[in-house]
Amino acid sequence: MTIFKTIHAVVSTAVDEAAKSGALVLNAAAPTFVVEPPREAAHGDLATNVAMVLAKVAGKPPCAVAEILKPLLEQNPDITGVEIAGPGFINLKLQPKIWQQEIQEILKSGIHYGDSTIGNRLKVNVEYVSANPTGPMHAGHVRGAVIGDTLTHLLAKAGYDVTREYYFNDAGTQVDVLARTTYLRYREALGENIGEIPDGFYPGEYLKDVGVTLAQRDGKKWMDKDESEWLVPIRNFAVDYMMRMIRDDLDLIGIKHDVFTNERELIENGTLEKAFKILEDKGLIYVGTLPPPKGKVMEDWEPAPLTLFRSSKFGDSTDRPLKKRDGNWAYIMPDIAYHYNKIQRGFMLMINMLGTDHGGYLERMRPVVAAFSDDKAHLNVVYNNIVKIFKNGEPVKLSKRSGNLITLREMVEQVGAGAVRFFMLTRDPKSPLDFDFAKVVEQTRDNPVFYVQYAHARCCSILRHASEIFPVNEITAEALAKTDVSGITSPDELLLIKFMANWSRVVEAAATAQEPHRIAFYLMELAALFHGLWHKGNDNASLRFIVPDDKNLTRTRITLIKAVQTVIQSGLAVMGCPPLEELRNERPEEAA
RNA sequence: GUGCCCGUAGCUCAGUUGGAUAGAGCAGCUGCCUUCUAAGCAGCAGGUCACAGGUUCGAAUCCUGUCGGGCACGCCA
Repeated sequence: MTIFKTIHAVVSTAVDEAAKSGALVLNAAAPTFVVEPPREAAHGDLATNVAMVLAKVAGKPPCAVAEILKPLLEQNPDITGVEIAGPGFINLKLQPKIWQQEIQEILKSGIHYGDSTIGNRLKVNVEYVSANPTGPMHAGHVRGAVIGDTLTHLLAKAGYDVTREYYFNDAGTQVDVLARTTYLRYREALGENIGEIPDGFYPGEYLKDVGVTLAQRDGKKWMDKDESEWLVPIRNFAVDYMMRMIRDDLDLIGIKHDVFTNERELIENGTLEKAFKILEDKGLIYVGTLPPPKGKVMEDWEPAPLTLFRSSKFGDSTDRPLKKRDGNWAYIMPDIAYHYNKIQRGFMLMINMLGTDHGGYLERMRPVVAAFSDDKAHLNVVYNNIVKIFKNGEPVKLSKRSGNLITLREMVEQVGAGAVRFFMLTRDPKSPLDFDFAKVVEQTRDNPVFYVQYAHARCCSILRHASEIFPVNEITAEALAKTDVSGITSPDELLLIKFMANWSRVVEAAATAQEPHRIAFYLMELAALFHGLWHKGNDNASLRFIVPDDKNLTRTRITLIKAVQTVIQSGLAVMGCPPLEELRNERPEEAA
């Protein structure tokens, strides 16, 4: 139970009492109200808009409603002040004790501090990365991968039952191209001069290894065979190889999917046919002719009767063809089957991470989910904008053709996995992001990765110093959780606690909005508050956390530091960034 | 032409789902600081929240329209 929920219940009870006594006459159910920290610390500890939202149903102006509630709230021993302000806010001041107790709560919960149950164990599937198995992970994949993975941790922390999923297409022409290129590299590995990689093949160097590995396994077995003989086995070999490579790459930044689903399986085990049949049975399939797309000149447009899915019934702008003119499945059919498969597995919420260049996906797929689940399951797409790579302040042009790819491996090797992950979360997903190799490792205030990690390292440092004063068993989280912290009374310290008490609210809001970047911003703010407090001790030694001639005070303040360290760790855990205990070693040597 | 997203300080961006006087960092100006871990701290200045209407106690946030930018829009995979 968070402080906010406790006080919300108190306010709610006050409303009930006022209604029971006749002081407040409600002509309808009371609308929901909030108890939250006010924007201005000067307004008190907590603020509620209850009087304003009640004004209409009570038939009184907000301030009058507030006046009625005020004496009732004042009876609560935890509340030391009630003020009516502005358009009808009720500002509350609480006993410092309430905030001090929060420190103990943090230490007891450890990294689980901030966990929430709003997810109600709802089964949610988050599909992310889902790159097709034709090459290594590169810069273009990383942002969506990190956002998706962080979202899974966030949802889990908020009480959802999360499955991490990866879907790949292994039945289209892309994997055939992969197979043919592999075959070329295989011949190369056996000593043949293959010259330039021709058009229509993948040029990347990384496929050389696949060819070599295949040659090692199979020798000259395929050299004089016809494509019809080698295509399938080599394709399988190459797809497996690529998927292993991708998984190794993802492992570098701590991403592990629970489930891998592939297109070919959905086709071969009949899921696709079954999905179509179900839509047919629901009367959602018909043969018809679509009008030509509007606003775009289509020279070769010829109207023709096609097998259509009545998706317009579910909010789509048009019905969609499921079969091509030649009778083959249209390209969306495997995706439809895939979503049918997810619903079969019981997911009530499905979230797909996609690049912003997949614009119309949600509009096409939502009707599918609605149709299969009778509108019970929901699909959402989190779109992420592009990443622009900078080196030495210069933008790096990326092109697959020229082989100028920045790989995930390269990024991790240069700046570290934690930094890559953190930096990818420093923008709203919808905004473009500049990833500057120099900036990510810069040790300055305006590098958020450094700033937050430094706050953590500083906490560690202080605790190390404390271990010289206290026996180790006295400064464990368990021991400190029992410390008397009534000595924490300065406004700055209380402000820090109040901010930490928000952690659970941030988790809930970020999970609900499916916006993991909010975690990064929260940590940046927490770090700023903490650094600010540290610097006060710079000017005034009595404000330092370690006060050598006052053990009790030191113990009290160490407890606060332990709490800060814990909340930072809790946040970094959601982001998948390992907390650093020391930054010293990473500091570049200054030139003499 | 249609749909989605974006437009907030000179620059890069937040903005707790409709709350009180719109916030950070950088750059600029003014002072400090040489350390419980150093790579800084405090303050000042900076705004028609693209524009115009509307909704209500209250709008950067919701609705309509306009302007500007990005992306997506066939049976292509």
